[in-house]
Amino acid sequence: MPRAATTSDAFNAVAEPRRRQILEFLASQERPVSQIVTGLGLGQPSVSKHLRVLRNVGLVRVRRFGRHKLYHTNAEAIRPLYEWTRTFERFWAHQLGRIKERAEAK
Amino acid sequence: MPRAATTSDAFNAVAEPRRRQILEFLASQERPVSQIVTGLGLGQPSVSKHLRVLRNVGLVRVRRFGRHKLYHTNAEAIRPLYEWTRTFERFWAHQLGRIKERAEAK
DNA sequence: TTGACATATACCTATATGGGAATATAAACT
DNA sequence: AGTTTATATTCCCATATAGGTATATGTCAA
Repeated sequence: MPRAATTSDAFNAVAEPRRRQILEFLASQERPVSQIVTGLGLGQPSVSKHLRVLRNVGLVRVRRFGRHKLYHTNAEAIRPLYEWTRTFERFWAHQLGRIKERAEAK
Repeated sequence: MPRAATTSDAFNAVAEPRRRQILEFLASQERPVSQIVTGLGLGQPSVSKHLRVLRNVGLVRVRRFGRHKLYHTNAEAIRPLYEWTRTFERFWAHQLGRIKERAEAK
């Protein structure tokens, strides 16, 4: 069995560093593809393909604007990842506690 | 160019659902491999391989205990993912705000 | 040493990937 | 209609997967 598709969920989509960059770039503002290309220094087809993956899992939204397509990050779709990582918060808090204890014991 | 290795970073390692399950399972307690196998209903070699990936990116720690090896989640290694997702918090907060506004406008 | 138990590795296969070049679609302008 | 601009898709390829079966390594016990 091969790896799950990048489009299978947000976790897989976000594993690719360029896609994370794109999400960051599109978080505060909607932007046309060309601006992503020049802004991040990637190839245009490459960007289009990444956007397709991100669209498939709902991480970005698009709307037409003249001949441009304006993409922007749908932050809501990142939330499940946040919630999942957050369930471990109390554990790293405990670990910090233990580190503290050890430091103080010396 | 193929996809980045699962061992290239925590983002890639965590993309696999079984590995997330394992991390959850090992968060509160260290456990031997056999307990992961029976607890999650996976094949033993499969579990060993997943653990190898997780070990490679520092998401789990191991220690010998007799003939067993006790694995446990290293929550600290999940923290970068948390921090990354958290940078989008203010955006989904805004989106919720907009939804509220629309609802109130009706 | 031999045997039982616990974990790791090797071997197999189908499949999805990311990037680049070339091309296709689509819209706007004249 | 034809041309320019913006984005999407196709075609190419090398490569790393996940799972299963079989086997290897490692550790304790008698």
